[in-house]
Amino acid sequence: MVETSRQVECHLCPLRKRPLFQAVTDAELDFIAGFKMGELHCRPGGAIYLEGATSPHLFTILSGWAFRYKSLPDGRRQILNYVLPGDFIGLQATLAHPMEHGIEALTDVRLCTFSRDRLDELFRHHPSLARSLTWLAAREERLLDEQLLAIGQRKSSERIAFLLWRLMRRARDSGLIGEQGTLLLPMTQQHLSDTLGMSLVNFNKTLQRLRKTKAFTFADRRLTILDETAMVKLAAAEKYVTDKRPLI
Amino acid sequence: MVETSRQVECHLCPLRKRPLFQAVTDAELDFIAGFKMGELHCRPGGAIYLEGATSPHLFTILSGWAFRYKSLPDGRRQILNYVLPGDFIGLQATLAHPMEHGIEALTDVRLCTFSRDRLDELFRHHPSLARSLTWLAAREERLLDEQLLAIGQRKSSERIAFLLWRLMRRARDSGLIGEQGTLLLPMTQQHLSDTLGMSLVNFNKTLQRLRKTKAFTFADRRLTILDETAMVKLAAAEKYVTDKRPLI
DNA sequence: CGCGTGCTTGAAGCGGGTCAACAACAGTGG
DNA sequence: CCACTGTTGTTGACCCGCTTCAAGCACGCG
Repeated sequence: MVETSRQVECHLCPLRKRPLFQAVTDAELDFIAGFKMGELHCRPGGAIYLEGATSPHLFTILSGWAFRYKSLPDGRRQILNYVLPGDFIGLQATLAHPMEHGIEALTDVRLCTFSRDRLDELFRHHPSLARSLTWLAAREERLLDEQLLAIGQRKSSERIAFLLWRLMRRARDSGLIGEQGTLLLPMTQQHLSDTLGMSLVNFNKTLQRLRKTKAFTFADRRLTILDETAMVKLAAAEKYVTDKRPLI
Repeated sequence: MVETSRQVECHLCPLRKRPLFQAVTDAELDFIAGFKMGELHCRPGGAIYLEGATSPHLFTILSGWAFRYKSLPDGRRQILNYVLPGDFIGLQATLAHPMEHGIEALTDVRLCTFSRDRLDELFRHHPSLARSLTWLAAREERLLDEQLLAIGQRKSSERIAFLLWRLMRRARDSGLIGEQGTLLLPMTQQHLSDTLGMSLVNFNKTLQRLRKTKAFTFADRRLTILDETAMVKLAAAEKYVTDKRPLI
């Protein structure tokens, strides 16, 4: 990870313009701008957090993709969730305790860094931001609940359809989708199968079967949803609405 | 669920005496006492939250066991986590949105109720409690991370050993263990297998095999860990430490 | 006594895991 | 320029683990 000079002024933050994010007051924005220490840059494959290590930083993803993971002593790895621009990470660890999960970059990732020490100040002087932090933690919890339901109860074809659908939704909400409604996914099938708790081989074979439904196309890492209703059905899921969320 | 008259005065809360929980200042305790609206009582099998419904309340479990779950449109159910005394629930939903998961009582459960409306006040005037709320949300996230790793990567015998071990740890930390180190688990094998994403039959058969290791005994819902080191090994896990946590 | 619930065990079949081989492609270095 | 190598995707073959179906047992309760 490389420290870079301060680049994006919070008041001009391109993320904040997106309709996905809630408006903040000027005072809050001023505080955030002061809270921000600088930026980091991380190359694909680089570690943003190391499992079991401590880090004095909190981050907001400015751009790029990463994933949270956790592994067993013998090396088996579970990808817990993907991290997209606007996501806030690092809340889980207090300074005393090491991270219980790792975060690894999938693409070039730019991160806003914040000091854990100044978190106190945020809670004391900016209750609405504190509330936003709690909101973000609760949101991550929701995502994990869903993932748990998927892995525990869905069969493999449903899991794959569910994952691709959710990735598309999140990416679209974050404004990452190109003109044709096509999403370029930065992860390999190995990543995806580690996310769903299934073997790479089974992932690929089940994917082939799913392709025949024509509900989506997914080749060369380019995902397009052709029929969202069919996709939701394949995933044994229900439609849901995206609501605005805080950005810190 | 039955509304009962105010019974436990927060200043005399029996939970708070437990070494598991962090100390609070008098001012904080006063606020909590005012924040508390009353108590509810829930019989075994009763719904504390209904999946997809809204509720104006937040709760802290005073006594008893419950579980969080989420289900698929066709009825398959995943138990996400168990809820023990001292756990704070309900943060996930804002008033606008329905609960995405349900919570059901396993035993008689006594709950302290709080009004969601007054959450603002908590964030504005008691930053340390706000911080505690965030801490609790992050803790739930950690538990879910672990559960996800277990279901996604562990094989069935490891999953069972892991679940029994973790339940014992949590119950011991909460002071629920009798003299002999024996824990009376209120859930059926069906619940346990729904937690681990495996069939009841496979759960039972794998359990039989595990019993032969003599690392624990588990009959009549009474669980005793005989050899914790062996248990941790069976679970493909690593020892970990329990730290003090906030109680609201 | 009869019924319901939860635990246990056997038998059968399939889903998914592991092993293995190959194709397509990008990057490297001689 | 091209052989060499590593990564990613794809497919076939085999077999074990898990799910499903089914039946029996123990227990508590009306």
